[in-house]
Amino acid sequence: MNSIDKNKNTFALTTPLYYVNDLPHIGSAYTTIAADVIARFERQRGKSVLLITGTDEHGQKIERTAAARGLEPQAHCDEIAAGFQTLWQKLDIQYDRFIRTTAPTHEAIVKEFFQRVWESGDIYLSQQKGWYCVSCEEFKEERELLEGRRCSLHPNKEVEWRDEQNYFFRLSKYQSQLEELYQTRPDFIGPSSRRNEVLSFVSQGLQDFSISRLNVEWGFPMPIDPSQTIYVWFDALLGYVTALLDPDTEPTLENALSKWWPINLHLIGKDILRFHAVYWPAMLMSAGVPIPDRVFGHGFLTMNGQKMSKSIGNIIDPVALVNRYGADAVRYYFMKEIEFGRDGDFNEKERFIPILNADLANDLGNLLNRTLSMARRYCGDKVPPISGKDIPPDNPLKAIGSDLGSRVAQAYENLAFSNATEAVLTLIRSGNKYIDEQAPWKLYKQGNQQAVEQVLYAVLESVRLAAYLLSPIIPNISNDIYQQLGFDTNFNDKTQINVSAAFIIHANWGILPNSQTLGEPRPVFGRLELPETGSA
RNA sequence: GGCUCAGUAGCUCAGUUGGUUAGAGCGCGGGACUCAUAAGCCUGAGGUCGUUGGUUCAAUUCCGACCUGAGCCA
Repeated sequence: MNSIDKNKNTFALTTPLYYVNDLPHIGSAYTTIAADVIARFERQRGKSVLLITGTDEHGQKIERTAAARGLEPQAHCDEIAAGFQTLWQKLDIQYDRFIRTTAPTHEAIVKEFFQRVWESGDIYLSQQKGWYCVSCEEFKEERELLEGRRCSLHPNKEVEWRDEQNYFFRLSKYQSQLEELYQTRPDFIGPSSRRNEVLSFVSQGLQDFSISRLNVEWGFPMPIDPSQTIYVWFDALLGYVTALLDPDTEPTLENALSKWWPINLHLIGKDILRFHAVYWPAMLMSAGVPIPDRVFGHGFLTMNGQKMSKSIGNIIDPVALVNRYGADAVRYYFMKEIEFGRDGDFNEKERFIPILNADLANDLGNLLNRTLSMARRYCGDKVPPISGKDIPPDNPLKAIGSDLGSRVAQAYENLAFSNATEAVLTLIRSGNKYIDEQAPWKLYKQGNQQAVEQVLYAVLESVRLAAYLLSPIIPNISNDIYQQLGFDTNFNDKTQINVSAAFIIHANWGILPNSQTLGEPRPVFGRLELPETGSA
């Protein structure tokens, strides 16, 4: 992070701008959940956060998909973009900007950026011949095609022969500058296995790539040659810049880059790493714009160990999943059970339901429930009249809780969501163990009121801290827990959360105020049952 | 073919500079308790740490070869 100003109080991050050829799939949801978790975490720490998501809407593939549906391209895009927004709402994604590359402001940004690259002398006209996969929107080498001239990524579509004059971007010119970037900023690409791949790719020598297309109507015309349209990727990447414009400001690069640039984190799937880690920085270098801090390519999801594909018919519909289990359950599973950066599996019966029941219902939810019941029965309506300072440092929960906040923060910073979750679970599990060891129900019968209060306070406070540290992942459950502990905090209030529950206070163990009135014990996460039908 | 990553208990994974009986969660067997969402706690079984050479007093941990799986090579 050498060149990164750690004191900067803003944090801008992006999901990919999702291609609107189809409704959102589970992979898009996965990326977006992770981005939202980071955004929520940074907001709690008091940063000004801008979470950018949106849709990439141009290109021949969209043109054809719309035509096949008998729709105008824009009508098709409107419908799919709305589908993304609906899903993000269901998943409690708090994005700040939803940029659509068909926005009028975007065209102005793309033109101005193009102009800069043009003036750098990095655009030239040349002949392009080869097999083109419309689904990838890319030229393919003969040797990478399957039998019958089919793209390996889209085996049911034949590639098309193209022989046309296109404008090219001088990527080759930036080879050494890119290599220097990777050297001086080792964290620019993550995880490190992906970084290695990029390094090896770049070291083989970079070739210029075409940034215009002939005979594609659905795109921005080339400023210097309106007979061609701008290549969809060139256009799409710049969506990250357009998204930075405040509403009602003049769409200029200067305005767009003034507050939030450079982006702190581009979160993407591993499939589009090359565009973000190679093409994108080169384009920015050409235009004289600083490079973002970090690009992280996470892994793919499999379904019961198998690659998901439409032809196999094992696609997870994210909307159906959230409708059935709720946002927190889905968010928790993906963040806890899948190591971010690596591929991970979704198995509803063997992992999804058992893990959620064990962690959220049995361990966390039940711990609150049993402790709250005792507290109300043995100590009245209020938090036991103890303060965190009264509890000795060798109390097992205090010992774990005292540096948990900083450890979890470190994990979130490293995008190690499963580590963050695991660390919090250690406290929760210790809470259950501690209760059984101390047996406050016995202490109460023995009339040892002081011990009862101390035990219950320590456990309630541990549940609170767990809820706080997990709130970026499970905001609704955390809300319920906080409410039952007598707070009126709302973890979904993104403008207030850094004030109402500031990290520097709430991430510590021992801050539960004993003046607070406890709420009714109600399960915060009901045990899940496997649906009767339709599960695999 | 070149390169990257992974291969540790039935399953998902920890194991940060090589060092006593290799860990966790889930699942499975047994037990004690009763505050609780039939949850929680204790306890047991279960691993030649992919295979094979080598370095070392000592390797899951370092080096080589090989096998298996995933991925990158425009």
